[in-house]
Amino acid sequence: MNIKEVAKRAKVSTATVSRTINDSEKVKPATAAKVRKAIEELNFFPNTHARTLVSGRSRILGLIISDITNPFFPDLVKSFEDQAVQRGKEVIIGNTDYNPKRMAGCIRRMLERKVEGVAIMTSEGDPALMVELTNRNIPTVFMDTGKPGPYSANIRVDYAQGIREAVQHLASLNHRRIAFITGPMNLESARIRHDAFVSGLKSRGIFDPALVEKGNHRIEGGAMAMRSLLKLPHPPTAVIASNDLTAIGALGAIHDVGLKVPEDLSLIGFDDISFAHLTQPPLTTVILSRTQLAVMAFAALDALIHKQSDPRSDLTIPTHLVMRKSTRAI
Amino acid sequence: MNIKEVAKRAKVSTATVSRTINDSEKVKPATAAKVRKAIEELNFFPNTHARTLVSGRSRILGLIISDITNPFFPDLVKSFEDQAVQRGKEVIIGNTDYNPKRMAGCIRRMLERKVEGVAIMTSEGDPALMVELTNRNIPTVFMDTGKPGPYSANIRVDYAQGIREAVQHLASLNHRRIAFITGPMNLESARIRHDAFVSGLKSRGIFDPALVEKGNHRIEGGAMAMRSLLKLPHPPTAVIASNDLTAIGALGAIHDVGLKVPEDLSLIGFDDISFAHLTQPPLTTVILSRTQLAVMAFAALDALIHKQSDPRSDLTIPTHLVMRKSTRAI
DNA sequence: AGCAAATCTGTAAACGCTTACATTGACCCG
DNA sequence: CGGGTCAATGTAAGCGTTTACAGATTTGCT
Repeated sequence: MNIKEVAKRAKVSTATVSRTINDSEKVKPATAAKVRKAIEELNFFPNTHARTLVSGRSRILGLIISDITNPFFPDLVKSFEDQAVQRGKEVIIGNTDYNPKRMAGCIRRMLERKVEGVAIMTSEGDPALMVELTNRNIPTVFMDTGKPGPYSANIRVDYAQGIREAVQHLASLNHRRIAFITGPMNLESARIRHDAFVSGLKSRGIFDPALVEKGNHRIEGGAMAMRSLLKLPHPPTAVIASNDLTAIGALGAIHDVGLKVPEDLSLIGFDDISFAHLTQPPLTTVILSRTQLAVMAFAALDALIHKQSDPRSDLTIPTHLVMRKSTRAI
Repeated sequence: MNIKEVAKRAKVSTATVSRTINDSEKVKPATAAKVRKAIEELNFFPNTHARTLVSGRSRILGLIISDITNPFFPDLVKSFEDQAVQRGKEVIIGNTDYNPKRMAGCIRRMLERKVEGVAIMTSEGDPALMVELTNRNIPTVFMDTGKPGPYSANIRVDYAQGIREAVQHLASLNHRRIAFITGPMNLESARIRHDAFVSGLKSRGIFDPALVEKGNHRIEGGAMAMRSLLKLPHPPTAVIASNDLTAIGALGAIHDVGLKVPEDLSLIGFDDISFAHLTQPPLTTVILSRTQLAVMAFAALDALIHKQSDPRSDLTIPTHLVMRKSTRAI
């Protein structure tokens, strides 16, 4: 089943069939109708590989993430795919598993499939590997780790804003001993959150370095850090965690010693992963909208692909505190 | 950059380059080395679209799921993709959003991209839509909803086993008033769980129809059903939920009335989604291994594609109880 | 050495589309 | 009514591979 058979049945040339499929405006409506009827009757689907080969446009986008099982990503993937499918594009997904070797594999796959552009939504991107992409002038969109250029855009996440709001919220609840559990400090995005926390407390004159504990953006890290915090001679009355998993770990540790949130301790997370409102109590956290991120990444990529990139456009994703039940005044 | 340039640089014909790329055994090692060197130097990647066009093998598989943001699916997707990438295949994912129209769109996309096979891992599959696939003899693997055939395999999930183990566990803990919160009863898989529950209790002579409450496999449904159960003149001492989200909803409702799990009420979920061990207390539930499911689905699909389908092979995924902290003897 | 068989390599025709260019015919106007 | 314009359609050349088939080279044997 191919375009030739359609052409034969509609009694036109293959060129006309092709033009009809591509909604070319230079096909007479009557002819187009004939062609469409034939397509319908034969149940014909154009072969995208042939289309790609000759036209040079694959209608495929790459999306590289760390790990689809990390609850941060499914929303992002879904929104990105929705956008793409609406525009008749396909998405191929690469999981790096935080592993540069796999990242290289992902990029290779994207290159072989001739993607029109790639969105790299991992925060641990290795610049050395991106060279393959930029060398070939393949449009790329990064999250936090890129530099804008003719074939590249960077989306900044305003982590600091969410942290400022969290600090403000706790301060207004009369908390003075506020702790922070960090993420892996080699991550730019984790450092920004940490720094925003420190400067927020310092500006209020209530910063105590003993109340900053290292985590790893995972549950165990949060639990471990929280245990240290609880053992302090002068423990905190509130804790901000660098992400939600960390907060969930902390929550477990707090429960384990028989304390309650928010009665004994206030707790704030970051990211608003889907489980965040399922904890007991529902977690007050900072929303980082993955939908918004996906929409913006897609739009930026699309603009880059069609060379309509507008360098003036502001590519910043805001973050905001969302209050649930894990904080309380003292 | 194409095979011709590689051929020129290696001073061989394009056929030899092609054979080298495809690891044909009829190319002299010395020649192959020359070619590989040229490929390396030119940083050449074969164009998969051209390969697909001429060879007829796209090396693409389709994976249709309900919704990647449903916590059941990310593990499944990841394992499936891992398998595929290891074998040099690409995966394109379709989210149906439980919507037949979108399902049709997914299938169309798969057809256009000339997938070699499709794994349909939604339990709400619409047989009418599968015709497009089966008509074209495209191998398909289903979960629960398919019929085995020359181009089709079906993977059965043994839901009943997990439910039996859950009932057995509660019975051995001396529970006699055991409730069940169902899923949407139009889903075959939900009915199987329900039926296994009923027959388990009946065989022990402790079945009470008043203790079966309708849910919808979502959190609110679980919460609502649990509230009804708690209002009963003679409430249950244990509850089995048709899936984990239902159990999480129930857990919230139990907490809301000031009761505690497992002290006042034992609770068991189903699926073992990643959040299940993060609840307070960690949820005793039934594991349905998505990894195993993905591996089996991929293997079945691969066998179908290479016509090595072995009709004797048993395509059943077991389910088993995993005990955590949400059950206790009375 | 000479020849058949076996092994390796090259030539060129597809694969199913898109698109530049050519052709056709309808229409308009001096 | 001849010729120019324009719209609609057709012709055919590719896109980058794979793979029959043919041709070349090596090997094994007598």
